[in-house]
Amino acid sequence: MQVRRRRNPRGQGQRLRDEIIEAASDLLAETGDVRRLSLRAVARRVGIAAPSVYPHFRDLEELAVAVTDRLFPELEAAIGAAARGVRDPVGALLAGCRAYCRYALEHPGHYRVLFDADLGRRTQTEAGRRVFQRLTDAVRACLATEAGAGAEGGGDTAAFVAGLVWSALHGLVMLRISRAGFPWPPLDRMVDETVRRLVGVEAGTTRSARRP
Amino acid sequence: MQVRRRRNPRGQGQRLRDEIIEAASDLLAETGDVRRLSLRAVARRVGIAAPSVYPHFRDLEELAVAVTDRLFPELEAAIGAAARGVRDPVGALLAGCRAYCRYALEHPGHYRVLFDADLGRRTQTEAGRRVFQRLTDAVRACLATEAGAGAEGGGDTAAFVAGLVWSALHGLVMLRISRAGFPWPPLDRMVDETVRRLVGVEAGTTRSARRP
DNA sequence: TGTACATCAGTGAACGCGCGTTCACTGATGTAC
DNA sequence: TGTACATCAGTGAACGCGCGTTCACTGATGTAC
Repeated sequence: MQVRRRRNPRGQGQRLRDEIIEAASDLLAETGDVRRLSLRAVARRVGIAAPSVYPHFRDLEELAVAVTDRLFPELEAAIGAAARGVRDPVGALLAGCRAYCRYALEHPGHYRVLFDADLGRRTQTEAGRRVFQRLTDAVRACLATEAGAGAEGGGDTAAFVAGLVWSALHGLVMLRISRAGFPWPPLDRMVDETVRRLVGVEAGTTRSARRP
Repeated sequence: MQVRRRRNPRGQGQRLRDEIIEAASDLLAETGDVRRLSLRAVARRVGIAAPSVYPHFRDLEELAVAVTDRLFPELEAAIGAAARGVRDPVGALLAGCRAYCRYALEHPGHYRVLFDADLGRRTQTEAGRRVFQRLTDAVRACLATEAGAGAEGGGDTAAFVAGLVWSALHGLVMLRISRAGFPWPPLDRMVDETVRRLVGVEAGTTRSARRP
């Protein structure tokens, strides 16, 4: 029994659309599961009648896509912001990886939605590719400067190593999300060690030199 | 409209119990999601009326636990069988890790169920701990023999590295499950490289020496 | 300036569906006498 | 050997619930004249 909502003025139907996306996003953050998103629950949270969703979204899937279309850019932005000021390649890579994991653990529901098996082949593949490309570039920069250690060089080595890194980070956060009770070591320590070992750069050379 | 099933003889109610677990297991293998398991769907698959489940399981959760209680030992067995004949520590570790990942990708639904966030704090924690302990031991054996490379030694280093390895393997398989369309390199190659780099053992020293 | 009307955001009742759970029951199997 | 009866595996109808979707509607806002 909601108080009847104040109608939006003409031509402002967009506002309700945004409110619906926001509500669906909140619900997905709580459940982390697109398949448990319900149109009626969304409507309830917005404070509207269930059929009022239809003028804005043809069905639940379209709504879910609208939500997830906002999520990947969010993740991208979080990574970008963390790595932006860092000049040394290893520091930049580590900063980006830490930011990736921090985002995932601060928004576990959204992160799980992003990597939902059923949504895998949707628009996100595009944004996902972009994130992967950036990671590959960051890895390549490390392999180029620190030519020693385990870096063999070569054309697609960076892409291969980036695949290892992404997989490992994904597991790091997913396992922490599903096994929250386990006595995990500090996140950043696990991230740093994982990335350093996988990429083959020594510890101590980093020091995260930020611009003035 | 099933043909009415032939009743089990007296004292053989256990048989139906097993059939129910089997059906639930199949359904979970398909969806990979405990929350989408439905009592009526299970009953339908077994070919019984929905209420016939109650004498055997108090509710869906008890049934789900009965299923997952069988899964972790399966995974354990797969790992054990793969590593059993291998004498050299690195070969044993790699064989176990490969088996772990192979099991996950051959039973993606079951694997996802095992690591379901909501079931995390149930009986599986026990079996999970056992698997983790074995992994830690395998890692320790590698660090002990191959004292060179990146192995710093120390008391809980093995547990820490084992945590890195498990996380990385988990991500490796989860990402492959949810991004099946991505052009992944061969699984074993990614597993080997990930484990070798995380543990700090060189490639080429392995050769997987099996017993005669 | 006033009024009739079109537009458009949103409603409320109703539908059929699958679900978990309850209840009284059925009917084959085994056992006591 | 025969019969009455207890046991027990499983049934079928019914319930209330939340769901997605449909339909005809309401009523405020803006516009044409």
